[in-house]
Amino acid sequence: MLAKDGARAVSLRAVARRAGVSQTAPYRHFSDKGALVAAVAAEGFRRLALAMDAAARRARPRTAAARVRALGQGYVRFAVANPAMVRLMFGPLLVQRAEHPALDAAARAAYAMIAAAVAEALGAPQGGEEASVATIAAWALVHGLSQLLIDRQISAAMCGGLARGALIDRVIGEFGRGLASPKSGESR
Amino acid sequence: MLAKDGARAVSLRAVARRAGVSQTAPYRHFSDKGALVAAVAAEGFRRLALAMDAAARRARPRTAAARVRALGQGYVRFAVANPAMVRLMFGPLLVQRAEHPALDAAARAAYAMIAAAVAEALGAPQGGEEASVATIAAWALVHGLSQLLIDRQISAAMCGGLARGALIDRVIGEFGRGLASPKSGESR
DNA sequence: GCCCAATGTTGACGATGTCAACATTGGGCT
DNA sequence: AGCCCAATGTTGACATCGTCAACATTGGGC
Repeated sequence: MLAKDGARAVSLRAVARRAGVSQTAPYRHFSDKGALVAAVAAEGFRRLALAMDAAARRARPRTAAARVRALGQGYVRFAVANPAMVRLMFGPLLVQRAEHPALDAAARAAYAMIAAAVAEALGAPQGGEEASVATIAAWALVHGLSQLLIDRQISAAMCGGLARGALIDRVIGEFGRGLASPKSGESR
Repeated sequence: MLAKDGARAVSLRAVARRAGVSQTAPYRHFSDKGALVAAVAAEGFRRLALAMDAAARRARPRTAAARVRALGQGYVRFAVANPAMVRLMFGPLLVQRAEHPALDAAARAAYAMIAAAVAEALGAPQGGEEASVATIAAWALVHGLSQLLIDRQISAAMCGGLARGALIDRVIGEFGRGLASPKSGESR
């Protein structure tokens, strides 16, 4: 339902109809519409982590920085392939993420993948200030790019004729340059 | 209403009540709830552009790269200061941004500020491939950081004890390093 | 001073999230 | 085997929402 008609069309009643039960039956399984959404979003974070991992494996990265880039590409490609899901995961239907432990755990797991890879690429201890900043920067970059692509904020005119896939690679490469330690960088 | 109770609480009827008119009076001025939201979002983009500009002026940047960083800081600080507005501007209540010309124009104007500054910092022609990629990367970084901060996705544990303001500066500095031309970079 | 366009109102329809009260049913205990 | 409770589902209702159609008001230009 999410993929076909967007998050807007996901109503508790519609879900119930689709399941062939009465409109209030979902309340036996979820305390709230928010709880249902949180459960779906948690599944989304699990799939996101899987997609990132698969992308990193497929790329067979030879350096830690290359692994970070592969993870980022997996992130953005997942977002572009599942726009409604990602919108749900970060959207306003989730009032309080902390209220739903399963959601929170799934989101943290996805974050941890990026954090570990960035720390290794940097050779800095995970949890330290330097690694934390770099991790958040990496996450912000791929997250922002995903959101902009999903929301169609990036018109064709803005991206100098680049195809979407190429744009993703180039933007991520932009950051990878900064990643390759304080010294000079491998160009791509 | 946006700032106090969030975008969720903005209903056409509530707006009408607040204005002291009947519930359908807004339809004399906006064809749709979407049109009202688009008008508010357009105002939001105008304020965002103003906030970025003010930040860039206040910083008195001496290099073009410093100006880009100041714009980015203005972007993120505006988002953190006006979370509901920013959520509205990029949220799902806006079905088709292109349908509302005023909104589109305001959003493009904000984008143009970043594009011009990045192109100058790079010494590359605006609209060219290199400048386009760098602009989108810069935008994605500040946009992503804004969204993550707004949605409280960044827990205290993730940012190595840095205060919010310091985190913003450091993350933007991370990108600025890549900006300072293919050669080495000024450190902050 | 009239008239029309702008603006506002009333009443209604279908949809939604949610609640309270009631019904069904299947598996574990005696 | 037979009972009973917990899980699950249903009916009906309420307030709210976006939206529409039909009707009322009103103030400024001819």
